[in-house]
Amino acid sequence: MVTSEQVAQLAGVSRATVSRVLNGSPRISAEARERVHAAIATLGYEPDRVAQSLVRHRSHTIALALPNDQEREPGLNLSSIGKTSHYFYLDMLQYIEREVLSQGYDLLFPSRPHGTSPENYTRSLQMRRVAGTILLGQRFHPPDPRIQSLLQANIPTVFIDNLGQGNRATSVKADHVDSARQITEHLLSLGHRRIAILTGPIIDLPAMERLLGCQHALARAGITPEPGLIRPGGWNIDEAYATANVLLDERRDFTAIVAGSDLMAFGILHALHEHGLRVPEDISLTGFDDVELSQYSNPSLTTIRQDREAIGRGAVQRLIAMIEGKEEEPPPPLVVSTQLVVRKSTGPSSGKNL
Amino acid sequence: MVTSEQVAQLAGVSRATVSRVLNGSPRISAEARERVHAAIATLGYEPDRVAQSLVRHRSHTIALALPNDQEREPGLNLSSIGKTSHYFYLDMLQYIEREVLSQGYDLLFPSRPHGTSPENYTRSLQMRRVAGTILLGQRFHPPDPRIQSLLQANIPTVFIDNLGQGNRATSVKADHVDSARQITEHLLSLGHRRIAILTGPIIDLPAMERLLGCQHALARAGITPEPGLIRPGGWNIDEAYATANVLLDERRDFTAIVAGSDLMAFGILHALHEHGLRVPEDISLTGFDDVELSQYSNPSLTTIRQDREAIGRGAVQRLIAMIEGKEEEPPPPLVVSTQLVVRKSTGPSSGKNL
DNA sequence: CTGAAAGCGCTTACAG
DNA sequence: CTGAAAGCGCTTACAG
Repeated sequence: MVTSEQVAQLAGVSRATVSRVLNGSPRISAEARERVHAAIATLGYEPDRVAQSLVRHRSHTIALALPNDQEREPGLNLSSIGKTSHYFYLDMLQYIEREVLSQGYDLLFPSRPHGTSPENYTRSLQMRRVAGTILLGQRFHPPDPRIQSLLQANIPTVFIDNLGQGNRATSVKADHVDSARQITEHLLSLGHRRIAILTGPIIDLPAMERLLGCQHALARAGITPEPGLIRPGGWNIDEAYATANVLLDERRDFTAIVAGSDLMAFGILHALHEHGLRVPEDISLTGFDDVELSQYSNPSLTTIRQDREAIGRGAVQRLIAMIEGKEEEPPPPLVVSTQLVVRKSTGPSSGKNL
Repeated sequence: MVTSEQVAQLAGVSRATVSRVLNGSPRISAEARERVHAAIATLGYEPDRVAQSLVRHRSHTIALALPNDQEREPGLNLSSIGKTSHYFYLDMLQYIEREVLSQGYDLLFPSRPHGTSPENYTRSLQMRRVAGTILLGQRFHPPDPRIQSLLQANIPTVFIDNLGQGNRATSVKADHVDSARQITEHLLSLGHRRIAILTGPIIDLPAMERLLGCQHALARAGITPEPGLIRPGGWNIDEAYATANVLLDERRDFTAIVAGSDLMAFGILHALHEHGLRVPEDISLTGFDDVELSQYSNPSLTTIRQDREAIGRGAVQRLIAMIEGKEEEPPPPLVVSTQLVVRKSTGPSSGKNL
């Protein structure tokens, strides 16, 4: 392995000078700089990241934590994001990764040794010299003690799709409230008046905000939403399928369904097919997120496009600003606007019950 | 931060003894062991991973590299896995992560500084003291110079869905050949004789092996596959959609389509719908992989289930065996068997052209 | 502008 | 069985 010592020898300088050249110290003679760079090039030297982390007390590593079914597996990792409910976040992951790497940081999924006490969780991140943390997804509720511990330790943190506050914390998310307003007004403009709303778990921020947006839009149109048409459920496709079946067996006095996400919409679409209902002739259906698949369902899905790239990159940029910046205040939260995408799953209301 | 020095003081021993207790050295008195453990517990000590990595010349970190469209972005990262073509690998990622973490390792997506020369790529992994590497996906062809460099550096490596050889390398994949045999024989048993095959890029191992399996099964049934019915294309849903449109506009002398993956099947299904063809009444359609969505398409998809968990965990276990083991030989390649899942997208052949 | 020296927090021969 | 010392590869006051 090539070390800075060897570079120093070849360049005829000390290790300190090599280090200064590498770290862009201002007070270096042009000549020394050149010789060091030449030596680096001929030897193919790259600084040892581990040694750097040890002495700098900070690595160039950003940890990613993800929501998780705490009952079954109390970690913060990918385990639950692999489920259909989280395809959207997996899509976003690529933008996060790309931005992290392009800024010269590594992206880490940290393991959690020694049980899962909140202090242990934070300590394990500190022992990895993690520069900052991104918490992706909705399952981090304020009372989560691990998150509390993280915030108290002043590790720079960005929440995506959740509210996060702290001296070194901020958040990034889509404008879910407004997105729900858009999709509801689209249905209203098609003449729909009785609209069923199958939301995700209302404890999750995006589900709650979307429900709020729907209700705002309905209220503005002078419609009082009927409680029996609002059905909260899981984000998973199979849960949405089950909820839709229950609803359809119970009542049919509605002409449109607002699903809590695209994946939920796919499950609902399957239930509608099985009940012999045609979309959009008999009933209109909408999603949220605009996953790539939504333009290939049959019929293609009217939905809301979230700007994954703006959210993912914005989160990373804010995190690195906190890591490298000297400002006292964390950056303000970022709320990214959304866009209605009209496809073939919505049409004029027949005005009649199913 | 709590250091081993503080533990040593509280326990009334030296740092060396603390280290020996932690690393399970055999020659330690029971008394010292107890005192050290007590001190660790009261102080909440956890060893500094970075310092450990520096002195051990190896971290507890496993790097994950993914295929990538080399033309556009010559890295080995998530960027392309976020596309629909790779939902299957994203699903597998969770099992890889879970096994890595449960073994006490971290999972790393390493950044690639200083351009992308093969030597630089390997060097950057070495500078992170990476313990081993998992290469996930089909886009690593033997000539890839980065992979060559990696293998020469003797960094333990496991290839998933690709052939990898080396002193410290092995591979894990599903039995694609046999899976294609199963799905083809299923169609043959339904009376289909003229079967179109829309494969992924044949340069990718799974696509090639699946095509091979189809041809074997057809040959055994005495059917000579017609070249014009074999259409290689991209893994992406939109590419499969386009390929299907071209095929359907050109000819219709077939009664079934074998798609190269579930996602490709979704694109093809959309094209069939648009052409007014019913599945499975007019035409049968099959996929590969059994992504969760495939039971919710309309109709639900007959496909091949790959055991993501066996593949993901098997890869990690083999990698760690190479990292920690003293054997000279790398573990033999693992080929995981697959299972036919019959749903509603396949039915008896009408025997007639479309 | 530059070098010698101390130090980051561990582990591991070496002695005893 | 255990401690003192050296060393992993870097960075950074400190002096000059």
